[in-house]
Amino acid sequence: MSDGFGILKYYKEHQDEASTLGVAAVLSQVVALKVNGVLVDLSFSLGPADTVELVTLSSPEGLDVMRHTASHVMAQAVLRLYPGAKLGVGPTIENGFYYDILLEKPIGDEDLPTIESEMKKIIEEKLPVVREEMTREKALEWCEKNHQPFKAEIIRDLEGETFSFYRQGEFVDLCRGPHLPNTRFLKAFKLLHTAGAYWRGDEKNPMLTRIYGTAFATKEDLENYLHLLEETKKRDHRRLGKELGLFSFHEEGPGLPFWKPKGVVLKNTLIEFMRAHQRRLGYVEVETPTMLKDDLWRISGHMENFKENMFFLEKDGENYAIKPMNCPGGMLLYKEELHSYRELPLKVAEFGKVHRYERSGVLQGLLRVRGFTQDDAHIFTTPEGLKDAIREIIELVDVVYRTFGFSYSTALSTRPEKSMGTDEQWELATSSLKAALEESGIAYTLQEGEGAFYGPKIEYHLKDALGRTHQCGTIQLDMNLPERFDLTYVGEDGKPHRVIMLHRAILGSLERFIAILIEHYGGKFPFWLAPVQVAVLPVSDRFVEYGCEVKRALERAGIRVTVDTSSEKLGYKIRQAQLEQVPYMLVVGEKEAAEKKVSVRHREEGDKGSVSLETLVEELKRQNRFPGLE
RNA sequence: GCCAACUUAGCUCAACUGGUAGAGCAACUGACUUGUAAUCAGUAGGUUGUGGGUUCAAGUCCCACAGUUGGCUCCA
Repeated sequence: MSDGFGILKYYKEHQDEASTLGVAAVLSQVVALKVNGVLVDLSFSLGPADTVELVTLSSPEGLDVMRHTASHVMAQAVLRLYPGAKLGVGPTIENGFYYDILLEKPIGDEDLPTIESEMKKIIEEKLPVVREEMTREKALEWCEKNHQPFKAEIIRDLEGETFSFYRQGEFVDLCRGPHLPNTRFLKAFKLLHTAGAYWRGDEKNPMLTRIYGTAFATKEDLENYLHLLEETKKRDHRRLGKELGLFSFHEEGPGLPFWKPKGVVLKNTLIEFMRAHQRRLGYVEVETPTMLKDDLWRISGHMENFKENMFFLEKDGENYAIKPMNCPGGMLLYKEELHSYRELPLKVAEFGKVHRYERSGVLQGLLRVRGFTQDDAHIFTTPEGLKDAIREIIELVDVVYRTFGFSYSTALSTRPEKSMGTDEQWELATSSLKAALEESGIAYTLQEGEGAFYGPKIEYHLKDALGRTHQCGTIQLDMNLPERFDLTYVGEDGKPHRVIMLHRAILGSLERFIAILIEHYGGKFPFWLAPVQVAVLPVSDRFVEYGCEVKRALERAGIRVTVDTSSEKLGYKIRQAQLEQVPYMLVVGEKEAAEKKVSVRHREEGDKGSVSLETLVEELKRQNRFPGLE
């Protein structure tokens, strides 16, 4: 290295490690360089004026370099095992890497161990990874000679006249790099699963086999990651939904969930929670029909733009469509009567059940279904009232998400190239959304040109306890439907004006939101939301009667409670209630019955001693109130 | 829809290269009357997702259908 600066800087940052581990140990962690801010191989030749940073395995960039090399090693192993394989692309992704490969004979997950052991051999061989450059002509020649048509396609689509290739042993791959110095640097990796993937994501193209894998700097990191995957699996809402008796699916209704009594409690409690918040803000609530004649969907534009996702039926020669959205029905209601500017903003909520055809392959538990309930609302406002109307929604979303302990990020999407409406309309719409966000003190990212053709929108991405993000809430300004349905209000001047309409959903799809909640809480719902809040556990048959008395007292206070009347021992009853994640267990026996008391056990805090029934009822009533309403 | 895999008792899963389906939990019955995460014993439960085929013989092999799972633009 011609420049000592980077090394100095590195040592300054890693002084402690260097003294305890020794110089070699620290240097051996270096896998790449960053020269003038650009990531390059260790073999990069430096100039005198270059600023150099060392990239180690412990940095995100270093890990990325390693995963990239891992994908090459995997491709090499596949080529050794299955000669004639054609390589697609092999990028790194958030938690690992993949490679898309066209194989003469398809392989499955059971072939992964074979590939893994071949990869281990390649690592043992300690093959140096060498960068080579080729001209366009040479590169295409190489593709031809090595029967790599996909690589040739990539080169043809790329700009520039020289292309870098990386060689390790007999394996060469077109790649931007950088890579590990040699294959031995790859320490902890695992192949996870295979899947089909269209070449360049286009279903008109051939289907390649995608092999997913991951790699980490140390064995421990890899173990931790695999452990996290296990944990995630345990929290899977499909598994917990079955175990906790919340919902089910049947062959007869793909993508159409059946809600069981406990699941209905969850769903209804969420709806009541939203209602309570909306009522405070002066919302009204409506219900529009599940199916309406297709004339309506022609006016709304859905027949033009959403037909592929709709279900239809025919009766008496009339065509009906099952609603995929609630808005067109809401438009008819608005149009029924004249509206004065004095009654705006008009906030109309609908917990509407909608159905959308989703391709069979994309259905996924409650996360992707064909029938779901939205916490929808349409807000009709004057231009003057727009900003405040938006701000009110932003604040409501904040309260709702914080109730569940979700952190979230927001994005504002602005006018796309293809759009309707005038410049003035878009200007008012976009600046109102911006101003509302800023006044609320909410940070947001700008997605230029990502808005809908009919208006700009705010999207919410919430982050769950496992660090995954989900898109749920959205606030959309719609200039299209008021136009199509000719929605107006009577202004101060006595003349009709075009009304401004906002769509807004906070939970989005209740089904999806519940799936997220189940995984977020791992089935341990907060008290106010738990399907069963209290389990009364008589110590023996003799105290069942008193147990039932306790149950009735709690029921009268609006608490969801069960009594375990089985003739099992107390330990067994506790276990059952714990497995069901019931927040409170009330043990009742001789002492309790005599003194009108209960012994309280909390699902996480354990035995909390005994209190009088009266005190407990008051306490639980307090805990049962909807959060965020004070 | 496409690629791959899976579908066995209510649930979770067994059954070697084809030889006639088994366990735990749950349910039911009985005994025990229980004090903070599983009391004991017994009983019952299956046209192996559906339909077809190969075979002396199919849970196992082949085909079709259904459902489920992992994926299907994070561009060398």
